[in-house]
Amino acid sequence: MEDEVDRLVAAWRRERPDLDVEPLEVLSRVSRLARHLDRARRLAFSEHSLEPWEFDVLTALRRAGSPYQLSPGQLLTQTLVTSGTMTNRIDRLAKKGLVERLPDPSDRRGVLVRLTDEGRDRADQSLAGLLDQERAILSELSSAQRGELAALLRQLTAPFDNIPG
Amino acid sequence: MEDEVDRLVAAWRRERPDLDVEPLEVLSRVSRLARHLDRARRLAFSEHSLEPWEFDVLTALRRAGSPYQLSPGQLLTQTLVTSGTMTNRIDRLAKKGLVERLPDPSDRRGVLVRLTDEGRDRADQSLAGLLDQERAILSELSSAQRGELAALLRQLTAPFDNIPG
DNA sequence: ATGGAGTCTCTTGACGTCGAGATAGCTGAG
DNA sequence: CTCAGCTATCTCGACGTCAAGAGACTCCAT
Repeated sequence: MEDEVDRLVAAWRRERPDLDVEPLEVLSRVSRLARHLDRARRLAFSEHSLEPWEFDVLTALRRAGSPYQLSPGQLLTQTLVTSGTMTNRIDRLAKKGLVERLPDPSDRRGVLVRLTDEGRDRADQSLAGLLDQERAILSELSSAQRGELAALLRQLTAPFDNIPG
Repeated sequence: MEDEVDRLVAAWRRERPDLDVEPLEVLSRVSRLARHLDRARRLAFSEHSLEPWEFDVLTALRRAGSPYQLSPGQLLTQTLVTSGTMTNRIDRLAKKGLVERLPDPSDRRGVLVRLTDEGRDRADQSLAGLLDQERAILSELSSAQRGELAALLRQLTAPFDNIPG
């Protein structure tokens, strides 16, 4: 089945036959798919009245395991936003009672963000919903194909995630 | 090589062994990679003093071929933004002299957005730069692997691009 | 000890996006 | 021919993000 990127690549080959646009076959699909996923997630989370950005922060803390706390800096590398954005997110989540800020006992510059009980429940509930939705999207592929796809993507993300980025 | 998603999945398996988190192996990588690509593109375009959103609009028009014009509605489906956003983008690009708005002769509700000569040059210049950058990122993969990856991604994007979405 | 480089978090202002609704024009069934 | 419903674009206010930089603290070489 054809997708929008097939049309886009065909258009470039017509307009700029001098250029090699093969990279777009992969990377434009990644960007567009991410955009579609954002929209789908926004819908899925709205049932739990959660925004995607709230989900990202709450689940990062949830994954950390008891006592469910991380520094803002650790949250940055997991969520790929800037520090100003994270300060703002923590402020808003704290105002809603889903996280709380504690002083870091071992570094007086630092802060620890801890999930409240309610925050933890919200994270657990919405994760299950998200996984259902994602399974539906991935049902286009066989189990083997999903494995291949994950492995290929890992090769592209690893350099970003390991070299500082 | 391990990436951040490997760590994320391992953490979930430890914290929520009852859940099947396999979908994250694919879709979290897609979202994170898209985010890394955004940052990389922002950097690449800053050499041409272009923002990614400007690139998206200008190249959509460039691809359309002479006379390089599309309706705002056609630009929406290519760029995956809302109509309010597109109006705003066109305003700003028009103010910079990179596009101009013309009345649609066949529908008085409608408008056509046309690339100016300068807009066309900027699109052509920045596309070449982007392709170089993307080729570097994709050099992690063999040509055959890039082909596989593109095909697998197409299977996931096609439903979004064809069923209205 | 101490000074300077480095690190961590927060502040600020500009910017871009979204969602909902308004407006104007098209279209087809009756 | 007409009017109800549809489509295309724009308006507007709320919101979230970013980049740059400030302030507080730590760490290491001297």
